[in-house]
Amino acid sequence: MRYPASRKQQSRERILSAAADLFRRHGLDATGVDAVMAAAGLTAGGFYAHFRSKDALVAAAVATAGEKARHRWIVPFDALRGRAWSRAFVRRYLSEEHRDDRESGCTLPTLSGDVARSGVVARRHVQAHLAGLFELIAERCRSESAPPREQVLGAVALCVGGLLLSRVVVDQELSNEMLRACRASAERLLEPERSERPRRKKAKR
Amino acid sequence: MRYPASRKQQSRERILSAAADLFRRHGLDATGVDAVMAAAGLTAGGFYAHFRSKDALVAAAVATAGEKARHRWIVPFDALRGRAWSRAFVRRYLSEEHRDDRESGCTLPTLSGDVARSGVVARRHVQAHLAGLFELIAERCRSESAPPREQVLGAVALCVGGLLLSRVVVDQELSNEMLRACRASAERLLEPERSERPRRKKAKR
DNA sequence: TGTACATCAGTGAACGCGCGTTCACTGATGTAC
DNA sequence: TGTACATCAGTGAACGCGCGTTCACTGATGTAC
Repeated sequence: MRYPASRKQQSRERILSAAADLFRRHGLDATGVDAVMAAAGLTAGGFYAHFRSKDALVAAAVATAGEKARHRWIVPFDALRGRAWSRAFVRRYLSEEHRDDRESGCTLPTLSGDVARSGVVARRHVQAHLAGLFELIAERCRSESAPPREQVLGAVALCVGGLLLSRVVVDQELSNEMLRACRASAERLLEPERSERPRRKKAKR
Repeated sequence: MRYPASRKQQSRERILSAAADLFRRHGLDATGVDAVMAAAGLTAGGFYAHFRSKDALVAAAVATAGEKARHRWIVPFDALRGRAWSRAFVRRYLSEEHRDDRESGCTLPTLSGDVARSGVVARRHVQAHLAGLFELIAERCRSESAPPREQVLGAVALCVGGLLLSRVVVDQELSNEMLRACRASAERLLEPERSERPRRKKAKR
């Protein structure tokens, strides 16, 4: 090719990254093309050299944000398995830090409501991301025994719902209690059957 | 008073009801004052005789929708208690009908994302609704024994997250599987400790 | 009972604004000879 | 090596549109005498 592909590509990545941040912070509808391009250091007019429409940007941004999430929530615990993995994951995902960090956090609690109402392309991306997540979590939780798939799906719904609701609640104390309760409940779903393993003593807190 | 209070009051209620429907269907940002007023059989200009701003409408609509939800999800099962209650509630809330009926369904999965980003008044209404829900569920689930509060909070997060995610997913079969899995997981959280009661045989399906 | 006036819910046109999108243009970077 | 031309990422002004909000007005319903 006669032009370094990297330059336009770099712009595209800056746009996508800015879009993912702003979408999570303000929602899909409240984030304009102008704002995204400005955050990427460009002007609005150039946008359509990169994406056919705002809808196309939404789909692409949701997809890349999902990709990045993998590196934030999954990779750090690559060495763990079984109960150690589920504890580490749940404690990180349902943490107060994650709740307070909307714009670089997981897209599922922030954008699922918007995505459910938007185009089928974006929904398919999220679906693929979710399906992968289910299998990955099931695999990571397996050690001597494993939680049934239905409890893995339940735990994911619980994590997403818990973070979402903890962000709606104004009262800090109730919000923290909800996170704590969701961590305990999610661990309960992800841990193998009680009857198959000796009862553990209650965790340290 | 010199004017029948009911006339303006009736208009106000029509506006609130129309707003709650449209907000759930299209989201907070994508629903205009014009559309709400038209759905209530009025013109846009009259809106400000009822509400000071769109934000005020959002707060009021969220509050009334929460009130109505009580009559839809709670009242029908008033006669039940314990495990019978939790089964009935979970099966109704996490049903395919509810998933496919965004505009008159529960506001928590549809609007929490938007509300989390909006004014503190609306957030406080949702918080009050949630807090009441936690106590009510705990009370209804109590029979011989009761689930600990943390599992009640977990179950609510699970129900909300499950419905939300089941609406994002495009593939009908996966969506149904998620609902099924969430029903089972939610029941597991709401049912009293296994060790304290004899094991039941698996439910009929 | 009838007439004059007051009240007020709702109308409809207008406002300034920001949106998504288009397009003629610029200017830096590459190729041709 | 130097000049003429081609490519193309990005600019910036403009567009039509729908938004939230304002406001002078209408017309039906009530009260005063």
